[in-house]
Amino acid sequence: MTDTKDKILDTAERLIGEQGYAATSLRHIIAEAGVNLAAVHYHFGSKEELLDEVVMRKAALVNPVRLARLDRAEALAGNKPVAVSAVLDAFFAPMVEAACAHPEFVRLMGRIHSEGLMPAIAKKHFYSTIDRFVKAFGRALPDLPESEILWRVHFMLGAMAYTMLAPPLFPQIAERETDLEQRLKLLVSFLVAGFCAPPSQREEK
Amino acid sequence: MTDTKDKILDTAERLIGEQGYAATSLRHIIAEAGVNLAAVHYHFGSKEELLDEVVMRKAALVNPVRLARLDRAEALAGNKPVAVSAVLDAFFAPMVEAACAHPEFVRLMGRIHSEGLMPAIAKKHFYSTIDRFVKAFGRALPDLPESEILWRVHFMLGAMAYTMLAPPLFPQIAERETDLEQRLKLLVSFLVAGFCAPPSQREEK
DNA sequence: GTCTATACTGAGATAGAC
DNA sequence: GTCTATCTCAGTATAGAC
Repeated sequence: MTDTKDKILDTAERLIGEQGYAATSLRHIIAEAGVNLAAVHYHFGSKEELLDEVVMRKAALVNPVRLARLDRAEALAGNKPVAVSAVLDAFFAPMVEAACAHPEFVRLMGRIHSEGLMPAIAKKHFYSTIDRFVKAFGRALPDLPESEILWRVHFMLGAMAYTMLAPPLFPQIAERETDLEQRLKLLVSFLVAGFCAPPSQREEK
Repeated sequence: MTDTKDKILDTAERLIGEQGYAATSLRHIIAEAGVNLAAVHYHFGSKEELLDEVVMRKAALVNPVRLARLDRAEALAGNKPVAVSAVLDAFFAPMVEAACAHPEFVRLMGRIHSEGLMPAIAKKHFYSTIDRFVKAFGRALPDLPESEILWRVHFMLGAMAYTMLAPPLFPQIAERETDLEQRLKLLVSFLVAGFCAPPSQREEK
């Protein structure tokens, strides 16, 4: 029976979203879920792997939608490259949609970004999606060396991570309680310009 | 005598730079420093406050230089605003210099960014510096609403954080072992364009 | 004012009975 | 599959020596 496993996953998702990963002990999770401590290690192996599964369930809400949007944009563009702004929309619009439909998703992701867990998580669950987007950016920006594309995607992910911080760095921003949709609009207009910037000339060795 | 205190600070800085904050236990630090566990709490109060002091010593290497550079750029510009690229240079060039002169500084900062500790640290030790730069960006970009300036600085800090990740997200990037100076050049050209992007029109409520 | 020795609480992990 | 009991190690707190 997977009843125990699901109870652990649901409770962990809720508590981590509310308090963060580090602040949520396994003992707190099992108390609320009404299961035994050892059951966590039986089903998941470790606290970290439990987090992985919690995240994977939520990543499934956005990554397939991102890829589908990119597919559609590429089909529309025919054999011409998709515009940078369209690639960025394919990446960020599914997050806005998921934020409306599944508010717990935003809370969880905000926590994960705030605690610096995203880089490790991204490698496990987002890498293949991001890889497709790197290729799309490469086609949209043929004058940019591939390494610079990779760095700009890197910058994008860092900016996105800080965009999802809860709370943000500046109290002036926090007061307005700008919602995620608004934040991501500001982010995308910033990123479009950044991606379209001329290549940074590199010195020869 | 502050001999004990300095030994703790030096050892903590080295071990945290090598292994990260979470992975470095106080017991490991005191063993290498040859001092007693309780001395840490006597001098610093907690592990977190120890980190604060370690970071503060290193932050003193860059933040005053940043402010001095911005002062000089503003003096040169007279009563005209300083160009965006000059503001960014004043912010990032001191990091490159510190990276060359104090390699342990980069290691420490990379760890702090990787573990998501930077937002909390920034509020304590970098906020006043960043605040001056926010004002400079505001003068350089008079058409941008102040809230959008704040968000763009936010994006900048996020991109910078990921730039300093060790290791970076993509193995293709890690292989080349791009040094910090090269990374920051790529970052600045990305950011100049992002900051200079037209305002994102906001919908009225 | 400084530092040592020791104890306390709570964390994640694990072995083995059922 | 599940649960009890236990292990190791973390950060923290305190009493008291110098």
